[in-house]
Amino acid sequence: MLQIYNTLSRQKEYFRPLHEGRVGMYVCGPTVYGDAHLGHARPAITFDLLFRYLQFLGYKVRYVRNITDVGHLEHDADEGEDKIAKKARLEQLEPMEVVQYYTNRYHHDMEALNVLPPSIEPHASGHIIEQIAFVQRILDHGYAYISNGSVYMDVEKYAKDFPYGKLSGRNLEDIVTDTRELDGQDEKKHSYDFALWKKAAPEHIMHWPSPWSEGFPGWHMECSTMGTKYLGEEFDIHGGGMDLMFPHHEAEIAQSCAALGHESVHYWMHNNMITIAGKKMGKSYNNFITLQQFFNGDHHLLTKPFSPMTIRFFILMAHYRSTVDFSSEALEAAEKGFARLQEAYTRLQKIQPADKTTVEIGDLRNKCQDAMDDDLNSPMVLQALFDSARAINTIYDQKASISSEDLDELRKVWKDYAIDILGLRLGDEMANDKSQMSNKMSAFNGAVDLLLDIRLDAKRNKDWATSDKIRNNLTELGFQIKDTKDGYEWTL
RNA sequence: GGUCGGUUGCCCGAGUGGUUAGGGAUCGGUCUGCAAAACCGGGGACAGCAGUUCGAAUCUGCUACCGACCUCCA
Repeated sequence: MLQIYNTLSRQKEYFRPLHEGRVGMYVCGPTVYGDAHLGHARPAITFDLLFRYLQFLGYKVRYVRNITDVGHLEHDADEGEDKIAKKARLEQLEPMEVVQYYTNRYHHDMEALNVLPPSIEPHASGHIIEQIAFVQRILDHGYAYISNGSVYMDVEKYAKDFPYGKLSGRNLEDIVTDTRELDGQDEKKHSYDFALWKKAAPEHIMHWPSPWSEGFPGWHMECSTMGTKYLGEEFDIHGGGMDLMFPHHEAEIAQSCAALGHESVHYWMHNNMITIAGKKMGKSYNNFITLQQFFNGDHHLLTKPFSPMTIRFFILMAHYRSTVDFSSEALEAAEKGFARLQEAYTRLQKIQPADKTTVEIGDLRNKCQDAMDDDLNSPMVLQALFDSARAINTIYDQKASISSEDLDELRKVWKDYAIDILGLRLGDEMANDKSQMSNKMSAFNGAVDLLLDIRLDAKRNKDWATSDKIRNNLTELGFQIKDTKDGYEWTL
């Protein structure tokens, strides 16, 4: 049975959905004012893994991942400028052009990583009315106050009735003493009060009418609003990066409790950070490498380009609650490991069954399931698959055999866990879609086969010069030639 | 300063109180015209100190170092 680590209780808990057979999950998506970097891939892949596994288990899952396209201020002050508005000003674009541009690019990158699209991808800007209503509810319940056209959460009042800080393990006293003095906070009662609605400064481009002022919703409002709109006042899972735990998720809890009188989320899940030289990779450190840069190798820390599947594999090699330290060296190791897995999968499709199984194929399916049930332990799943790869290679080398039933089961486990759950594209699309292969492609394949047939003849005649010339020249062109017992294999 | 987490072999990274993680690299062997791939095998580890225990990398305490959050951040 699936166990997931709940940040609220700081331990693994058995997952029991609110409604039999159905799961609602909400994950904090990107703020679309720049290209997605490796750090963005982590939650996307982590919760994609969860999404896929829940579906595999038979749940009907509604997965909501938002697009933040309004409301994140650069500074916590009146003069603060919206990130998207700033980008729009700098690039002389409509804010919505910026939003659309980076949203498209985000989708493109996610597709490359084989991250499934969520069920609903709501935009903050498309839910202003709902957010205003949400703020109004908090006001009605007395947990917020209006100041100079802005609405602020009255954290002190709230903390008297609800445990503020329970998610991140803070108490109000700590926050009082530790919050820095920032400018432009005069209109707040306390520095730890946070904005629910912000009055727009005259030069602010993005603003909407509200009962309180022409302005925009506070930073944390969209998730509370859209989560409950699409998943209900209570739902199962809320995910996001650890760096969002405080203040973002803490504020979400406070908003929900203040508006609804109870919490919304049952299981809070947080993925850890990707580090680079031990430091968190992030916008604020300006040490990030975008996914596009990985894909085309265009960064001084990268020795070469890395395929999206190498990136996905690299992230899955570590458990989602551990930090992962990026380095080009680590990625190269991941690339080779992934190639090994791919190779085994390709061979698995070619294996011919025999009368009986003479190799230990073990309880692969159980191992994979146990690993996934244990808080999505993808490294353990991969370990099991690698063990299985060894067995597959042995069979492929005809040093062992496998029965028809065992082979079917083995193929099914790989399909279920490697392809469907881990979401690895193991590159058999060509083999499976022969019918859809273009004429050009099949002509090309035929030409390469022809060359290697000639080489095979040369080898039989012990004409090593011709044989090596063909192989070396093809290798130079990027082909990988492997001799087999009585033939050859090639890949590009 | 507060809260939380980490420290595993050459590198990346799992893990359980007693039994091989896995991947990469490396070394040796098998196979091969050579190569590649594959297979077999080897070496190499749990930050330090103290404690609990028959037994601890795994539990407890202390120390050192690193990091995250406390401001936007995935």
